[in-house]
Amino acid sequence: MNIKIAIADDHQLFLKSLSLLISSFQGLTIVAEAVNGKELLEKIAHLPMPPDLVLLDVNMPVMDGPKATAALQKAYPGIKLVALSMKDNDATIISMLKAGCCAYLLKDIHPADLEKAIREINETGYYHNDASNVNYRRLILQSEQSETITEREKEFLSLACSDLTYKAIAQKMNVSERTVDGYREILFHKLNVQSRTGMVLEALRRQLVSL
Amino acid sequence: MNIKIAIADDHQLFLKSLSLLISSFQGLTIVAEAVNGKELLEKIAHLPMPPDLVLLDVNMPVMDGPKATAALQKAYPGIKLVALSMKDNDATIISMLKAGCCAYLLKDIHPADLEKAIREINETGYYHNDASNVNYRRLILQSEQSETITEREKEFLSLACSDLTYKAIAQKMNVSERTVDGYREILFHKLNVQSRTGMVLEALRRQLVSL
DNA sequence: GAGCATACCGGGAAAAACCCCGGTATAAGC
DNA sequence: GCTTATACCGGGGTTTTTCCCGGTATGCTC
Repeated sequence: MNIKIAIADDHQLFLKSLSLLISSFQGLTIVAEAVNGKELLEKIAHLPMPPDLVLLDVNMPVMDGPKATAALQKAYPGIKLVALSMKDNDATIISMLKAGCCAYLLKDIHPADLEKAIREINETGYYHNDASNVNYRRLILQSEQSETITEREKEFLSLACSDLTYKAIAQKMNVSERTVDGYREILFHKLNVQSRTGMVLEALRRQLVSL
Repeated sequence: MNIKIAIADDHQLFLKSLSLLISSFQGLTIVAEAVNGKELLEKIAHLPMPPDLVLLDVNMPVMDGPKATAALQKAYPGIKLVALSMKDNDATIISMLKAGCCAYLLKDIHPADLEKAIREINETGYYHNDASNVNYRRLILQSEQSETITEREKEFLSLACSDLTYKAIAQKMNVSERTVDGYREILFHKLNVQSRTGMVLEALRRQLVSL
């Protein structure tokens, strides 16, 4: 019985290449390819049978990794979800694991290890790369005590990562200057910084925004 | 006559996948794979014949894209060098083109386009993706007139990428506040920004500082 | 020694950022 | 009905940043 696999990655070249690579492994079949979460959900919906396992990139346009993970988890609880990312920073890993991924693989994994990981996840439901295993508990703990950032705050954060003044940001967000002042205050506290520059840098480090 | 291709990319999974994909194209052969520039140079040196074309990732450890490009350009002037990156920001593209690349491809290129691009570059020595073509001249112009940044300015820039006030930076650099004000002024002009936040972001984009 | 680049410095003023005080309205959950 | 959370707002203040004016000293090149 072949293991049915779906892949989502916004880089077409990587998507097609990886698809070819996985197809070359005995007993692994690619049943869907997508360049974002939305397309993935649509393609899976049109399949006669859902895949056994989904490889998901974290950073995608339209519907990113965590959102796609959550949607898939809800629609097809049986599918094993595997995050596949270049980034090994804590925040990214946490967001995917919290959303319901059962494993987190890095893109610099060796093809042979990927094959091994896919088979292991398909059978047991989880995979432990020796190195990452150790840190999982710490990550979960950290995520529980870490502050949450609301949508509106994220919006402010994106706008703050620019040459715009708070006044201009207030106009763009259609709120008073006092209100963005409030966002600033609360984010300074949540990110543990004391200047806009520090806030921008911390937001970049936590990948709440990108360059 | 097969086109001999070498690839360098620090993500093993991508490297092997892409290698497989390219090998599947008629008349294209992979003669070397490497996870960084240094390894690539070593592997090429051991080949009976150098490759016709090299696909180079921009961001790699040990020896990055621009450095590898320059080294290859010097050692094997006949090889066509092609940058392959996820980033489409000006600074990255400029650094690769200046180092001697004849084309810059993005990783979200479609496999069929990649094949077309490889064949075209191998024959003509260049490739013009319609979209990017338009901007090349602007980029070259921009790079030629781009300002140089002195050591002291770089030092200031690093310190400015923090929660420190200019006053604190002045103390750390052992100069008066007025002096750091001067650095700020000149860097605002050189980076074409009008706030400290903008300066920090631009410095990160140009990789003058890192997170 | 003239011209130029680099590094450095003083003072003043306007704008932006930062930091408090206070408040309302709405929706979700017990 | 009460708490909790989110989104929003007004007015006051200080500090920092930003943007001007001006200047000196050193070293390098032609």
